[in-house]
Amino acid sequence: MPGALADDGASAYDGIGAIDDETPRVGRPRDPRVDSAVREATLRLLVEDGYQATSIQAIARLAGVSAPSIYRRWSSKAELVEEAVFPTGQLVEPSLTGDIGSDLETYCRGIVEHLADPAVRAAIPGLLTEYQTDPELFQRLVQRSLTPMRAAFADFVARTGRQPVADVQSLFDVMIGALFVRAISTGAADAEAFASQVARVISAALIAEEAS
Amino acid sequence: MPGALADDGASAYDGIGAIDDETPRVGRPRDPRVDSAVREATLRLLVEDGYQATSIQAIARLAGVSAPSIYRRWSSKAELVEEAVFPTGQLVEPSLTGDIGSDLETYCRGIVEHLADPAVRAAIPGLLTEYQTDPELFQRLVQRSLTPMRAAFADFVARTGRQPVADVQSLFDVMIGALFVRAISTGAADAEAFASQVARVISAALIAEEAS
Amino acid sequence: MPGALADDGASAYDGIGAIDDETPRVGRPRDPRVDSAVREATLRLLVEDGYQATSIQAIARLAGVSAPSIYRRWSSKAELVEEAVFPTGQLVEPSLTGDIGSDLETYCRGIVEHLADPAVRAAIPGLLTEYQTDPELFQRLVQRSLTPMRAAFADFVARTGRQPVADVQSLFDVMIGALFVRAISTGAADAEAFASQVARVISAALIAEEAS
Amino acid sequence: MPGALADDGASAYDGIGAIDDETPRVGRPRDPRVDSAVREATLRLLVEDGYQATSIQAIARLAGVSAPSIYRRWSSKAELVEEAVFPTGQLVEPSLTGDIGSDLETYCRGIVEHLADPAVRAAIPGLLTEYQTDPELFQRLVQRSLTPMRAAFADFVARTGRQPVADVQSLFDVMIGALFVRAISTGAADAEAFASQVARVISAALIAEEAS
DNA sequence: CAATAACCGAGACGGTACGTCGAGTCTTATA
DNA sequence: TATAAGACTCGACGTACCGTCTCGGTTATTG
Repeated sequence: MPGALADDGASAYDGIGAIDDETPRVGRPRDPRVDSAVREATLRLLVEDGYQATSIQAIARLAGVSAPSIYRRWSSKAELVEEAVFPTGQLVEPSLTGDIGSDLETYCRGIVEHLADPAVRAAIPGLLTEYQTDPELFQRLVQRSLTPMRAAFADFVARTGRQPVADVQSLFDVMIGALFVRAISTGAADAEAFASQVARVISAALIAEEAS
Repeated sequence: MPGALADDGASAYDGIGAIDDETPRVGRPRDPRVDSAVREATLRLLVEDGYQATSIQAIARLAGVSAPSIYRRWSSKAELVEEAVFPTGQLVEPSLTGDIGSDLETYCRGIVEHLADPAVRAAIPGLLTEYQTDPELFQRLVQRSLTPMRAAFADFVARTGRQPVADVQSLFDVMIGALFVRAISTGAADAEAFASQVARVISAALIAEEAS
Repeated sequence: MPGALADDGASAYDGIGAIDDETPRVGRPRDPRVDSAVREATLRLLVEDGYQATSIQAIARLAGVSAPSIYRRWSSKAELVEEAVFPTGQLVEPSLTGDIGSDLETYCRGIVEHLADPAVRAAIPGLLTEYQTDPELFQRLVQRSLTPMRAAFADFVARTGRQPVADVQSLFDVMIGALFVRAISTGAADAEAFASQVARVISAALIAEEAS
Repeated sequence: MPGALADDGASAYDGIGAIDDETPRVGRPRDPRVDSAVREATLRLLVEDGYQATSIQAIARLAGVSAPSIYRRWSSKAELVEEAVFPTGQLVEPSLTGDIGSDLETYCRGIVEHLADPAVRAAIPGLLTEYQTDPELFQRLVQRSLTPMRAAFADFVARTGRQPVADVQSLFDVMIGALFVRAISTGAADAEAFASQVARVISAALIAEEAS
């Protein structure tokens, strides 16, 4: 049944029997090229000019699309950027293959690699700023991205049979926070080395079960 | 006597002991009430309306001050916010009083408390966004705030006589990153509890020196 | 028949008799109420507050219109004022009905009446000032207003069969200059009396052809 | 003693040996270099940049002087420009030397020469614009410059013994208006030729007295 | 096969913020 | 005690983006 949840989540988007994802069936259908052109323009502007300069009008200009066509699809810049930067289910999961230390290192590298992506780096502070106005947006993103990661990490720790010196949620927060800040501030430079350092710290916080 | 006059004029500018803090000594002096009113208005707007809505014009309106008076003092919103939020030398330092664990806990609490301040929380994502346009600003802040903290932490670790499982700089980054993200995302709620969890993780990364 | 549609579409743009007044046929059309409100506000402010105080922002306020809406239509205050004050082809022409003296008097009265209009009076010095920066604007107005008047006057003189004591162009300049300065400086007060005095002077400069 | 004050006031303007025209005798004396520097800067800016761009601040900058130093001496830009451009008593007077036609030509040339001076040309429309706000200024200038000219012209006409076809005041207005507009609009180019044309027109308006 | 309805681009709309500049006034140190 | 310098408030400048709207015109699906 644990898989059921994932299935449900999927079905919401493209599952069998999904009748109506709120798009109308009559009238001229939306041009899918508009969607992709906008997404591409958004990513490019984010990387090249930063979040602030990535205005809706600038995106429209670069994408060769009208502003209303964008507003028809996304209700705000935050929503558009979020969707462009975190498409869906880009889940990084830890896998227990043998040595806990190297497993964690692989895991941390995966996370930092994703966060250090130039578009992601550029988008995050901007999104955080927007969340001040619309906290709901933030909750949605957390729900969508962070919650499943959190569960997967907890599962990983449980399967190691180790005893964490802090509660698992906080340990996850430490790891994510460290990687997040590093990715945002320094980017991809030396990210791998830092990821392995973080992995060591997290490792050290997982004490081997007593023999007894 | 006529020469004396000229000498006086010169000595006013570069005489021995002249403080010369780049402020002009002639003309109407700046009204210090303007400075403080602007700073207060900035903090209030940051907390109430967020970084985006904290426009220079809105600050001017709230402070009862003209926009040019603000631009005369600060070259940009980023600079003004930075100065309002990180006044100067608000250094949190770790002290080795006895138990390393509780020392670290105190330290982490101090950091998270500062970062969880509503104005700081509101300012940081906005400043990070601006740094995309003007990276120099970021370096200045890091230099001013983070570098001394980093040194103090390294010193603290050295004095504990413990051996960190990761290099000290990375350990600092892990700690700061964890506290930073928590403060930004969740604020002051349960911050103390989280700080002690972080302290435990950092503690665990400091291995007691071999007896040998 | 399917091709016909496309042809129709094309003919709508460049068919025979297409008016093609350079206005775009796509996009939301301009609200004509904005144009007229701006023009009215401009005239009113010119009369009440003078040219200097007639700022674009003041016009926008009074017209209940945004400043960008004005800049969308007119590139500068000078252009807007010029259009508001000299709408188009308000030509005053002399007519040879019988007595040259009374014809000239009627003509001069017409000119001074137009120039003494409060809005015109208020606008002219302002426009002249702007022309120092942008001489092209001045040439355009001259071309538009003065050149046809000049031609009509020359024609009038020719038809009288009289011999002017000075060349016709200079005579026109004398007449216009006199009326212009009077209208600007004194306004409509006693303008009619002055017009007839000017007519006498111009009359006296037209010598009856020798009998021979 | 009571009369002393009033006497001082009067002597300031027209008393014999008037030492001191209302400037205070105590305190730091005004630097006369400021006056001349400001006047020169004003004329230069008028010619180079036009009336609009000749702001008090620009004059202060160019003259190497502070804005308050200017306001201390002149109450407004109009007053400063007026004084700089029409220093005092630059009276052009007609003289009856023999042939009325050539006398008038000399007279007209003198007037147009003065008005066509680049600084005068640049100043006049600006001053006229300011007069909309402050009509009093205009009257003062008229009183100071035009009234004596008007009287001198009337005297000239009287001495010719000719009978003008229009009243003398209007004739003066025609002449001045014609020369004024020409000087403002065209400047010095061909001014002499135009002056002689005007002289002819005015001549023609002066009919030789009947022999009877 | 016609009617319908949502789409498309273009561009105008009212608002608002931007950062700069000029107008005059006020305050301080200096002469 | 008046001057010179510079900060002061106020408001205009012209531009950009916001999110919405009104167009003319297109393209699918429905009746």
